[in-house]
Amino acid sequence: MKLYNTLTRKIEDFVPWEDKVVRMYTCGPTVYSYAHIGNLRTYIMEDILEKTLRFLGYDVTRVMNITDVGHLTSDADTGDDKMVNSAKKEHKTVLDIAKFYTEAFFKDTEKLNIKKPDIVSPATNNIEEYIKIITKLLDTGYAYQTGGNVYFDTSKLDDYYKLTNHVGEELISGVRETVEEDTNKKNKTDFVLWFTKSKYEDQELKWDSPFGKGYPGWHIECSGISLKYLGEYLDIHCGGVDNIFPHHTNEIAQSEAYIGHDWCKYWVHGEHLNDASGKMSKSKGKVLTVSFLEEEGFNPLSYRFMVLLSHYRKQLTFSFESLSGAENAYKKLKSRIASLKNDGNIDEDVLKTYVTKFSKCLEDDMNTANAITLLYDLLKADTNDTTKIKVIEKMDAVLSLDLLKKDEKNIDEEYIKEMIEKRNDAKKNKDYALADSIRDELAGMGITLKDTRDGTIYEVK
RNA sequence: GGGGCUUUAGCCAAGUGGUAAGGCAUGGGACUGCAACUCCCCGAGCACCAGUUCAAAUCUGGUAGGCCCCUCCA
Repeated sequence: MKLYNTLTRKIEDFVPWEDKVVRMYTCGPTVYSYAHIGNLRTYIMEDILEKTLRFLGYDVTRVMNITDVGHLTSDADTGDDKMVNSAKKEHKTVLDIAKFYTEAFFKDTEKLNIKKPDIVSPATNNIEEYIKIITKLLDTGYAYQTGGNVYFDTSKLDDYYKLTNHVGEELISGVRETVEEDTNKKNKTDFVLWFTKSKYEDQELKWDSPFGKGYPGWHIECSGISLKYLGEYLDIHCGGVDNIFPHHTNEIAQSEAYIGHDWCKYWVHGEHLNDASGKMSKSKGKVLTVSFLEEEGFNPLSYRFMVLLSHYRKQLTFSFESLSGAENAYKKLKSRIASLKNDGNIDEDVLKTYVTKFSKCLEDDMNTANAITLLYDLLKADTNDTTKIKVIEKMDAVLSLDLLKKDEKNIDEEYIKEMIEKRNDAKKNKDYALADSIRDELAGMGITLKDTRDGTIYEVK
Protein backbone atom coordinates (compact mmCIF):
# COMPACT_ATOMS: atom_id res chain seq x y z
CA MET A 1 0.00 0.00 0.00
CA LYS A 2 1.16 3.51 -0.78
CA LEU A 3 0.67 6.19 1.82
CA TYR A 4 1.63 9.82 2.05
CA ASN A 5 3.95 10.25 5.01
CA THR A 6 4.11 13.71 6.54
CA LEU A 7 7.49 12.82 7.98
CA THR A 8 9.09 12.56 4.55
CA ARG A 9 6.53 14.57 2.61
CA LYS A 10 6.38 11.80 0.08
CA ILE A 11 4.13 8.99 -0.92
CA GLU A 12 5.84 5.84 0.32
CA ASP A 13 5.32 2.11 0.32
CA PHE A 14 3.83 1.14 3.61
CA VAL A 15 6.08 -1.32 5.43
CA PRO A 16 5.24 -1.84 9.11
CA TRP A 17 7.86 -2.58 11.74
CA GLU A 18 6.61 -6.13 11.92
CA ASP A 19 5.34 -7.98 8.88
CA LYS A 20 1.55 -7.88 8.47
CA VAL A 21 1.07 -6.28 11.88
CA VAL A 22 -0.06 -2.69 12.18
CA ARG A 23 0.00 -0.64 15.34
CA MET A 24 -2.04 2.43 14.75
CA TYR A 25 -2.67 5.41 16.97
CA THR A 26 -5.25 8.05 16.22
CA CYS A 27 -5.69 11.25 18.17
CA GLY A 28 -9.13 11.29 19.72
CA PRO A 29 -11.56 14.04 20.54
CA THR A 30 -11.43 16.60 23.29
CA VAL A 31 -14.74 15.99 24.94
CA TYR A 32 -15.87 19.39 26.01
CA SER A 33 -18.53 19.82 23.34
CA TYR A 34 -20.05 18.06 20.35
CA ALA A 35 -17.81 17.06 17.50
CA HIS A 36 -18.52 18.97 14.32
CA ILE A 37 -18.58 17.33 10.92
CA GLY A 38 -15.13 18.75 10.17
CA ASN A 39 -13.69 16.84 13.11
CA LEU A 40 -15.51 13.82 11.89
CA ARG A 41 -13.95 14.04 8.45
CA THR A 42 -10.63 13.03 9.96
CA TYR A 43 -12.21 10.11 11.77
CA ILE A 44 -13.77 8.95 8.53
CA MET A 45 -10.34 9.02 6.90
CA GLU A 46 -8.88 7.02 9.76
CA ASP A 47 -11.71 4.56 9.56
CA ILE A 48 -11.04 4.03 5.87
CA LEU A 49 -7.34 3.57 6.57
CA GLU A 50 -7.96 1.03 9.28
CA LYS A 51 -10.46 -0.92 7.21
CA THR A 52 -8.25 -0.79 4.14
CA LEU A 53 -5.38 -2.29 6.08
CA ARG A 54 -7.63 -5.04 7.39
CA PHE A 55 -8.97 -5.58 3.87
CA LEU A 56 -5.40 -6.05 2.71
CA GLY A 57 -4.84 -8.66 5.37
CA TYR A 58 -2.99 -6.74 8.06
CA ASP A 59 -3.54 -7.49 11.71
CA VAL A 60 -4.44 -4.03 12.97
CA THR A 61 -4.58 -2.75 16.51
CA ARG A 62 -5.92 0.73 16.76
CA VAL A 63 -5.82 2.91 19.83
CA MET A 64 -7.53 6.21 20.43
CA ASN A 65 -7.38 8.56 23.36
CA ILE A 66 -10.16 10.64 24.81
CA THR A 67 -8.88 13.99 25.98
CA ASP A 68 -10.78 14.65 29.15
CA VAL A 69 -8.15 16.87 30.73
CA GLY A 70 -5.32 19.18 29.85
CA HIS A 71 -6.37 20.76 26.61
CA LEU A 72 -5.86 24.41 27.20
CA THR A 73 -7.91 27.13 25.64
CA SER A 74 -4.95 29.30 24.83
CA ASP A 75 -1.24 29.29 25.31
CA ALA A 76 0.08 26.54 27.51
CA ASP A 77 0.92 28.81 30.38
CA THR A 78 -1.82 31.34 30.39
CA GLY A 79 -4.66 29.14 29.44
CA ASP A 80 -7.52 27.48 31.09
CA ASP A 81 -8.52 23.87 30.73
CA LYS A 82 -11.29 23.50 28.18
CA MET A 83 -12.97 20.85 30.22
CA VAL A 84 -13.04 23.11 33.24
CA ASN A 85 -14.47 25.98 31.26
CA SER A 86 -17.18 23.80 29.90
CA ALA A 87 -18.02 22.41 33.32
CA LYS A 88 -18.32 25.88 34.75
CA LYS A 89 -20.58 26.98 31.96
CA GLU A 90 -22.84 23.98 32.26
CA HIS A 91 -22.67 23.63 36.03
CA LYS A 92 -21.50 20.07 35.97
CA THR A 93 -18.40 18.32 37.14
CA VAL A 94 -15.59 17.92 34.69
CA LEU A 95 -15.99 14.18 34.53
CA ASP A 96 -19.73 14.45 33.93
CA ILE A 97 -19.08 16.66 30.97
CA ALA A 98 -16.43 14.32 29.66
CA LYS A 99 -18.69 11.32 29.94
CA PHE A 100 -21.59 13.08 28.29
CA TYR A 101 -19.60 14.25 25.28
CA THR A 102 -17.71 10.99 24.96
CA GLU A 103 -20.99 9.20 24.55
CA ALA A 104 -22.21 11.82 22.13
CA PHE A 105 -19.01 11.40 20.12
CA PHE A 106 -19.45 7.68 19.73
CA LYS A 107 -23.10 8.09 18.83
CA ASP A 108 -22.04 10.39 16.02
CA THR A 109 -19.27 8.14 14.77
CA GLU A 110 -21.66 5.21 14.82
CA LYS A 111 -24.10 7.09 12.62
CA LEU A 112 -21.27 7.60 10.18
CA ASN A 113 -20.38 3.91 10.29
CA ILE A 114 -17.01 4.63 11.84
CA LYS A 115 -15.76 1.57 13.66
CA LYS A 116 -14.84 2.08 17.27
CA PRO A 117 -11.08 1.65 17.78
CA ASP A 118 -9.92 -1.54 19.49
CA ILE A 119 -8.78 0.42 22.50
CA VAL A 120 -10.22 3.72 23.64
CA SER A 121 -8.56 5.24 26.64
CA PRO A 122 -9.36 8.45 28.51
CA ALA A 123 -6.39 10.62 29.37
CA THR A 124 -7.28 10.57 33.05
CA ASN A 125 -6.83 6.79 33.19
CA ASN A 126 -3.14 6.88 32.46
CA ILE A 127 -1.61 9.32 34.90
CA GLU A 128 1.02 6.84 36.16
CA GLU A 129 2.23 6.39 32.62
CA TYR A 130 2.84 10.11 32.18
CA ILE A 131 4.60 10.30 35.53
CA LYS A 132 6.84 7.41 34.53
CA ILE A 133 7.81 9.11 31.27
CA ILE A 134 8.32 12.54 32.80
CA THR A 135 10.44 11.09 35.59
CA LYS A 136 12.78 9.49 33.09
CA LEU A 137 12.93 12.63 30.96
CA LEU A 138 13.98 14.57 34.04
CA ASP A 139 16.58 11.95 34.92
CA THR A 140 18.07 12.00 31.46
CA GLY A 141 18.11 15.76 31.20
CA TYR A 142 15.49 16.18 28.50
CA ALA A 143 13.18 17.92 30.93
CA TYR A 144 13.61 20.56 33.59
CA GLN A 145 11.59 21.96 36.43
CA THR A 146 11.00 25.63 36.86
CA GLY A 147 8.30 27.89 38.16
CA GLY A 148 6.44 24.87 39.53
CA ASN A 149 6.05 23.16 36.15
CA VAL A 150 7.98 20.52 34.28
CA TYR A 151 9.09 21.51 30.78
CA PHE A 152 10.53 19.57 27.89
CA ASP A 153 13.81 21.07 26.67
CA THR A 154 13.55 21.13 22.89
CA SER A 155 17.11 22.40 22.49
CA LYS A 156 18.33 18.96 23.53
CA LEU A 157 17.20 17.59 20.18
CA ASP A 158 18.94 17.99 16.84
CA ASP A 159 15.87 17.44 14.79
CA TYR A 160 12.99 18.82 16.77
CA TYR A 161 11.39 20.06 13.54
CA LYS A 162 11.58 16.79 11.65
CA LEU A 163 7.86 16.64 11.09
CA THR A 164 7.53 20.18 9.81
CA ASN A 165 9.43 22.39 7.47
CA HIS A 166 10.03 25.01 10.06
CA VAL A 167 13.64 26.01 10.04
CA GLY A 168 14.11 27.41 13.47
CA GLU A 169 12.77 29.47 16.27
CA GLU A 170 13.43 32.82 14.69
CA LEU A 171 11.04 31.96 11.89
CA ILE A 172 8.06 31.33 14.05
CA SER A 173 7.92 34.37 16.21
CA GLY A 174 5.91 37.50 16.17
CA VAL A 175 2.62 36.19 14.92
CA ARG A 176 0.50 36.86 17.88
CA GLU A 177 0.34 39.76 20.21
CA THR A 178 -2.08 38.37 22.71
CA VAL A 179 -0.06 35.40 23.86
CA GLU A 180 1.89 36.10 26.98
CA GLU A 181 5.46 35.00 26.85
CA ASP A 182 6.24 32.34 29.45
CA THR A 183 9.48 33.56 30.95
CA ASN A 184 10.15 30.23 32.62
CA LYS A 185 10.83 28.48 29.37
CA LYS A 186 14.44 28.11 28.28
CA ASN A 187 13.46 27.95 24.63
CA LYS A 188 10.45 29.29 22.81
CA THR A 189 9.37 25.84 21.70
CA ASP A 190 9.69 24.17 25.10
CA PHE A 191 6.38 22.84 26.33
CA VAL A 192 4.87 21.81 29.62
CA LEU A 193 4.87 18.14 30.60
CA TRP A 194 3.35 18.62 34.03
CA PHE A 195 1.60 21.59 35.59
CA THR A 196 1.44 22.34 39.25
CA LYS A 197 1.16 26.07 38.83
CA SER A 198 -1.39 27.63 36.63
CA LYS A 199 -2.93 31.05 36.75
CA TYR A 200 -6.18 29.26 37.21
CA GLU A 201 -6.23 27.60 40.58
CA ASP A 202 -9.62 26.04 40.25
CA GLN A 203 -8.55 22.92 38.40
CA GLU A 204 -10.85 20.19 39.51
CA LEU A 205 -8.63 17.35 38.46
CA LYS A 206 -5.26 17.10 40.12
CA TRP A 207 -3.03 14.19 40.89
CA ASP A 208 -0.12 13.66 43.22
CA SER A 209 3.21 13.25 41.52
CA PRO A 210 6.92 13.45 42.32
CA PHE A 211 6.80 16.92 40.74
CA GLY A 212 4.00 18.15 42.92
CA LYS A 213 0.24 17.91 42.84
CA GLY A 214 -0.99 18.88 39.44
CA TYR A 215 -2.03 17.66 36.04
CA PRO A 216 -0.39 16.58 32.78
CA GLY A 217 0.24 18.75 29.75
CA TRP A 218 -1.63 17.98 26.60
CA HIS A 219 1.10 16.43 24.50
CA ILE A 220 2.26 13.85 27.03
CA GLU A 221 -1.18 12.27 26.98
CA CYS A 222 -0.96 10.84 23.47
CA SER A 223 2.63 9.66 23.91
CA GLY A 224 1.75 7.99 27.20
CA ILE A 225 -1.29 6.18 25.91
CA SER A 226 0.36 5.13 22.70
CA LEU A 227 3.47 3.77 24.42
CA LYS A 228 1.38 2.00 27.01
CA TYR A 229 -0.88 0.15 24.61
CA LEU A 230 1.16 -0.11 21.43
CA GLY A 231 4.73 -0.27 22.67
CA GLU A 232 7.85 1.49 21.46
CA TYR A 233 7.38 0.77 17.77
CA LEU A 234 4.42 2.52 16.24
CA ASP A 235 3.51 2.12 12.59
CA ILE A 236 0.94 4.80 11.96
CA HIS A 237 -0.07 7.90 13.81
CA CYS A 238 -3.02 9.88 12.48
CA GLY A 239 -4.66 13.19 13.16
CA GLY A 240 -5.76 16.42 11.57
CA VAL A 241 -3.23 18.63 9.80
CA ASP A 242 -3.52 21.24 12.49
CA ASN A 243 -1.85 18.84 14.89
CA ILE A 244 1.37 18.59 12.92
CA PHE A 245 2.75 21.50 14.85
CA PRO A 246 3.07 21.64 17.75
CA HIS A 247 1.21 18.59 19.02
CA HIS A 248 2.71 15.81 16.93
CA THR A 249 6.08 17.51 16.79
CA ASN A 250 6.13 17.50 20.57
CA GLU A 251 4.92 13.93 20.77
CA ILE A 252 7.84 12.82 18.66
CA ALA A 253 10.24 14.86 20.77
CA GLN A 254 9.18 13.43 24.10
CA SER A 255 8.55 9.88 22.92
CA GLU A 256 11.86 9.46 21.16
CA ALA A 257 13.73 11.16 23.99
CA TYR A 258 12.07 8.68 26.31
CA ILE A 259 12.59 5.45 24.36
CA GLY A 260 15.89 6.43 22.78
CA HIS A 261 15.15 5.40 19.20
CA ASP A 262 12.86 6.14 16.28
CA TRP A 263 9.25 5.77 17.23
CA CYS A 264 6.56 6.12 14.56
CA LYS A 265 7.18 5.31 10.92
CA TYR A 266 4.20 6.91 9.19
CA TRP A 267 2.37 10.09 10.03
CA VAL A 268 -0.93 10.44 8.22
CA HIS A 269 -2.79 13.72 8.40
CA GLY A 270 -6.26 14.56 7.21
CA GLU A 271 -7.02 17.90 5.62
CA HIS A 272 -9.74 20.12 6.93
CA LEU A 273 -13.31 20.57 6.01
CA ASN A 274 -13.84 24.27 5.55
CA ASP A 275 -16.91 26.37 5.21
CA ALA A 276 -17.18 29.34 2.90
CA SER A 277 -15.31 31.55 5.34
CA GLY A 278 -12.52 29.10 6.00
CA LYS A 279 -11.74 26.63 8.72
CA MET A 280 -14.56 25.25 10.78
CA SER A 281 -13.96 25.75 14.42
CA LYS A 282 -15.64 24.93 17.64
CA SER A 283 -15.00 28.43 18.81
CA LYS A 284 -16.59 30.06 15.77
CA GLY A 285 -20.25 30.15 16.65
CA LYS A 286 -22.52 27.98 14.55
CA VAL A 287 -21.34 24.42 14.73
CA LEU A 288 -22.31 21.84 12.16
CA THR A 289 -22.95 18.60 13.98
CA VAL A 290 -24.27 15.28 12.81
CA SER A 291 -27.49 15.97 14.67
CA PHE A 292 -27.85 19.25 12.85
CA LEU A 293 -27.53 17.49 9.49
CA GLU A 294 -30.21 15.08 10.59
CA GLU A 295 -32.47 17.92 11.63
CA GLU A 296 -32.03 19.35 8.17
CA GLY A 297 -33.24 16.06 6.77
CA PHE A 298 -29.93 14.60 5.66
CA ASN A 299 -28.80 11.05 6.13
CA PRO A 300 -25.44 11.09 7.97
CA LEU A 301 -24.17 8.56 5.49
CA SER A 302 -24.68 11.10 2.72
CA TYR A 303 -22.01 13.10 4.49
CA ARG A 304 -19.74 10.08 4.62
CA PHE A 305 -20.36 9.61 0.91
CA MET A 306 -19.51 13.25 0.27
CA VAL A 307 -16.27 12.89 2.19
CA LEU A 308 -15.30 9.73 0.32
CA LEU A 309 -15.93 11.51 -2.96
CA SER A 310 -12.88 13.63 -2.35
CA HIS A 311 -9.33 12.93 -1.25
CA TYR A 312 -8.41 13.11 2.41
CA ARG A 313 -5.37 15.31 1.73
CA LYS A 314 -7.39 17.93 -0.08
CA GLN A 315 -9.28 20.66 1.64
CA LEU A 316 -12.97 20.31 1.19
CA THR A 317 -15.38 23.17 1.36
CA PHE A 318 -18.68 22.36 2.90
CA SER A 319 -21.90 23.70 1.46
CA PHE A 320 -25.43 22.46 1.57
CA GLU A 321 -25.37 22.48 -2.20
CA SER A 322 -22.60 19.93 -2.34
CA LEU A 323 -24.11 17.89 0.48
CA SER A 324 -27.42 17.80 -1.39
CA GLY A 325 -25.60 16.70 -4.49
CA ALA A 326 -23.91 13.96 -2.54
CA GLU A 327 -27.17 12.87 -0.97
CA ASN A 328 -28.88 12.69 -4.35
CA ALA A 329 -26.06 10.65 -5.76
CA TYR A 330 -26.00 8.40 -2.73
CA LYS A 331 -29.73 7.74 -2.86
CA LYS A 332 -29.64 6.96 -6.56
CA LEU A 333 -26.71 4.66 -6.10
CA LYS A 334 -28.45 2.80 -3.32
CA SER A 335 -31.63 2.39 -5.26
CA ARG A 336 -29.75 1.07 -8.27
CA ILE A 337 -28.07 -1.45 -6.01
CA ALA A 338 -31.38 -2.33 -4.38
CA SER A 339 -32.78 -3.32 -7.77
CA LEU A 340 -30.12 -6.01 -8.23
CA LYS A 341 -31.52 -9.52 -7.95
CA ASN A 342 -29.84 -12.77 -7.19
CA ASP A 343 -29.82 -14.32 -10.61
CA GLY A 344 -27.14 -16.92 -10.88
CA ASN A 345 -23.75 -18.02 -9.75
CA ILE A 346 -20.88 -15.79 -8.87
CA ASP A 347 -18.47 -15.25 -11.72
CA GLU A 348 -15.25 -15.70 -9.80
CA ASP A 349 -13.08 -14.06 -12.46
CA VAL A 350 -15.14 -10.92 -12.53
CA LEU A 351 -15.27 -10.87 -8.75
CA LYS A 352 -11.52 -11.12 -8.55
CA THR A 353 -10.98 -8.46 -11.20
CA TYR A 354 -13.11 -5.94 -9.37
CA VAL A 355 -11.77 -6.72 -5.95
CA THR A 356 -8.28 -6.23 -7.33
CA LYS A 357 -9.25 -2.94 -8.94
CA PHE A 358 -10.82 -1.83 -5.71
CA SER A 359 -7.69 -2.68 -3.74
CA LYS A 360 -5.62 -0.73 -6.23
CA CYS A 361 -7.69 2.39 -5.61
CA LEU A 362 -7.31 2.16 -1.86
CA GLU A 363 -3.67 1.19 -1.99
CA ASP A 364 -3.08 4.37 -3.95
CA ASP A 365 -2.97 6.56 -0.85
CA MET A 366 -6.64 5.87 -0.21
CA ASN A 367 -8.16 7.11 -3.42
CA THR A 368 -11.75 6.70 -2.30
CA ALA A 369 -13.06 8.87 -5.11
CA ASN A 370 -11.83 6.35 -7.65
CA ALA A 371 -13.11 3.51 -5.51
CA ILE A 372 -16.58 4.98 -5.78
CA THR A 373 -16.23 5.51 -9.50
CA LEU A 374 -15.44 1.82 -9.68
CA LEU A 375 -18.80 1.17 -8.11
CA TYR A 376 -20.47 2.90 -11.05
CA ASP A 377 -18.35 0.94 -13.48
CA LEU A 378 -19.39 -2.24 -11.77
CA LEU A 379 -23.08 -1.45 -12.04
CA LYS A 380 -22.65 -0.97 -15.78
CA ALA A 381 -20.48 -4.05 -16.14
CA ASP A 382 -21.47 -7.01 -18.26
CA THR A 383 -21.95 -9.64 -15.58
CA ASN A 384 -24.79 -11.03 -13.55
CA ASP A 385 -26.33 -9.34 -10.53
CA THR A 386 -25.22 -12.00 -8.08
CA THR A 387 -21.62 -11.23 -8.90
CA LYS A 388 -22.22 -7.51 -8.61
CA ILE A 389 -23.80 -7.94 -5.22
CA LYS A 390 -20.83 -9.96 -4.05
CA VAL A 391 -18.37 -7.32 -5.23
CA ILE A 392 -20.38 -4.58 -3.55
CA GLU A 393 -20.43 -6.56 -0.34
CA LYS A 394 -16.64 -6.72 -0.37
CA MET A 395 -16.25 -3.06 -1.21
CA ASP A 396 -18.65 -1.98 1.47
CA ALA A 397 -16.51 -3.68 4.10
CA VAL A 398 -14.22 -0.70 3.64
CA LEU A 399 -16.52 2.02 2.33
CA SER A 400 -19.16 1.31 4.98
CA LEU A 401 -21.96 3.07 3.16
CA ASP A 402 -24.62 0.46 3.93
CA LEU A 403 -24.85 -0.14 0.20
CA LEU A 404 -26.68 -3.42 0.54
CA LYS A 405 -28.70 -2.58 3.59
CA LYS A 406 -32.35 -2.32 2.82
CA ASP A 407 -34.23 0.40 4.58
CA GLU A 408 -36.41 -1.14 7.24
CA LYS A 409 -40.05 -1.20 6.38
CA ASN A 410 -42.07 -1.09 9.51
CA ILE A 411 -45.24 -0.46 7.63
CA ASP A 412 -48.38 -2.35 6.76
CA GLU A 413 -47.59 -4.08 3.49
CA GLU A 414 -51.05 -5.49 3.09
CA TYR A 415 -52.57 -2.08 3.35
CA ILE A 416 -50.27 -0.64 0.75
CA LYS A 417 -50.93 -3.47 -1.66
CA GLU A 418 -54.64 -2.88 -1.20
CA MET A 419 -54.24 0.80 -1.95
CA ILE A 420 -52.15 0.08 -5.02
CA GLU A 421 -54.84 -2.19 -6.36
CA LYS A 422 -57.47 0.37 -5.63
CA ARG A 423 -55.45 2.96 -7.49
CA ASN A 424 -54.89 0.68 -10.47
CA ASP A 425 -58.62 0.05 -10.65
CA ALA A 426 -59.25 3.76 -10.57
CA LYS A 427 -56.73 4.22 -13.35
CA LYS A 428 -58.46 1.58 -15.42
CA ASN A 429 -61.72 3.44 -14.94
CA LYS A 430 -59.95 6.67 -15.80
CA ASP A 431 -60.82 8.06 -12.41
CA TYR A 432 -57.53 9.93 -12.19
CA ALA A 433 -58.66 12.16 -9.39
CA LEU A 434 -59.10 9.16 -7.13
CA ALA A 435 -55.87 7.59 -8.38
CA ASP A 436 -53.94 10.73 -7.61
CA SER A 437 -55.46 11.13 -4.20
CA ILE A 438 -54.40 7.61 -3.28
CA ARG A 439 -50.92 8.34 -4.52
CA ASP A 440 -50.81 11.55 -2.51
CA GLU A 441 -52.06 9.84 0.60
CA LEU A 442 -49.34 7.22 0.43
CA ALA A 443 -46.78 9.90 -0.31
CA GLY A 444 -47.84 11.58 2.89
CA MET A 445 -46.88 8.39 4.69
CA GLY A 446 -43.49 8.48 3.06
CA ILE A 447 -44.32 5.89 0.48
CA THR A 448 -43.45 6.59 -3.11
CA LEU A 449 -45.19 4.68 -5.86
CA LYS A 450 -43.37 3.76 -9.01
CA ASP A 451 -45.19 2.55 -12.10
CA THR A 452 -42.80 0.24 -13.87
CA ARG A 453 -43.33 -2.07 -16.80
CA ASP A 454 -43.76 -4.93 -14.39
CA GLY A 455 -46.44 -3.16 -12.43
CA THR A 456 -46.53 -0.77 -9.55
CA ILE A 457 -43.96 -0.98 -6.84
CA TYR A 458 -43.37 1.20 -3.84
CA GLU A 459 -40.46 2.61 -1.97
CA VAL A 460 -40.35 3.68 1.65
CA LYS A 461 -38.56 6.89 2.45
C1' G B 1 7.30 37.89 8.68
C1' G B 2 8.25 32.40 7.90
C1' G B 3 6.46 27.49 6.27
C1' G B 4 2.98 24.49 3.44
C1' C B 5 -1.18 23.27 0.39
C1' U B 6 -4.43 24.53 -3.53
C1' U B 7 -6.81 26.57 -8.48
C1' U B 8 -9.99 21.08 -13.90
C1' A B 9 -17.53 22.37 -16.73
C1' G B 10 -23.32 25.39 -12.55
C1' C B 11 -21.57 22.00 -8.23
C1' C B 12 -18.39 17.68 -6.32
C1' A B 13 -14.27 15.44 -8.54
C1' A B 14 -10.43 11.76 -11.21
C1' G B 15 -6.07 12.59 -13.73
C1' U B 16 1.41 12.49 -12.20
C1' G B 17 4.05 13.91 -20.19
C1' G B 18 0.65 11.41 -25.31
C1' U B 19 -3.97 14.32 -26.94
C1' A B 20 -9.90 15.76 -20.51
C1' A B 21 -12.95 9.41 -15.92
C1' G B 22 -17.21 9.41 -12.96
C1' G B 23 -21.19 11.60 -10.23
C1' C B 24 -24.90 15.58 -9.02
C1' A B 25 -27.74 19.50 -11.14
C1' U B 26 -29.74 21.68 -15.85
C1' G B 27 -31.68 20.90 -20.82
C1' G B 28 -33.65 17.47 -24.74
C1' G B 29 -35.92 12.64 -25.82
C1' A B 30 -38.43 7.73 -24.57
C1' C B 31 -41.94 5.87 -20.98
C1' U B 32 -46.72 7.89 -18.20
C1' G B 33 -53.59 9.72 -18.01
C1' C B 34 -50.29 13.55 -15.70
C1' A B 35 -46.14 12.87 -12.68
C1' A B 36 -42.35 10.36 -10.07
C1' C B 37 -38.95 6.38 -10.99
C1' U B 38 -36.11 4.34 -14.92
C1' C B 39 -33.52 4.52 -19.62
C1' C B 40 -31.04 7.33 -23.75
C1' C B 41 -28.59 11.97 -25.48
C1' C B 42 -26.05 16.74 -24.61
C1' G B 43 -21.37 20.35 -21.93
C1' A B 44 -14.96 22.17 -20.41
C1' G B 45 -9.21 21.85 -23.11
C1' C B 46 -7.74 22.22 -17.33
C1' A B 47 -6.65 30.46 -13.14
C1' C B 48 -3.11 33.52 -16.18
C1' C B 49 1.81 34.40 -18.63
C1' A B 50 6.42 32.53 -20.32
C1' G B 51 9.49 28.29 -21.04
C1' U B 52 11.23 22.81 -21.70
C1' U B 53 9.43 18.88 -25.18
C1' C B 54 7.77 15.83 -31.31
C1' A B 55 3.91 16.12 -27.41
C1' A B 56 1.82 19.43 -20.96
C1' A B 57 -4.00 19.82 -17.11
C1' U B 58 0.34 16.97 -16.02
C1' C B 59 7.59 19.33 -15.86
C1' U B 60 10.24 24.47 -14.91
C1' G B 61 9.90 29.81 -13.76
C1' G B 62 6.74 33.84 -12.78
C1' U B 63 1.79 36.40 -11.82
C1' A B 64 -3.03 36.36 -9.51
C1' G B 65 -6.78 34.18 -6.26
C1' G B 66 -8.21 30.76 -2.19
C1' C B 67 -6.98 27.97 2.25
C1' C B 68 -4.08 26.09 6.32
C1' C B 69 -0.01 26.07 10.00
C1' C B 70 3.50 29.02 13.05
C1' U B 71 -1.70 29.81 19.08
C1' C B 72 -6.26 25.45 21.82
C1' C B 73 -8.09 23.08 17.43
C1' A B 74 -9.63 17.19 13.29
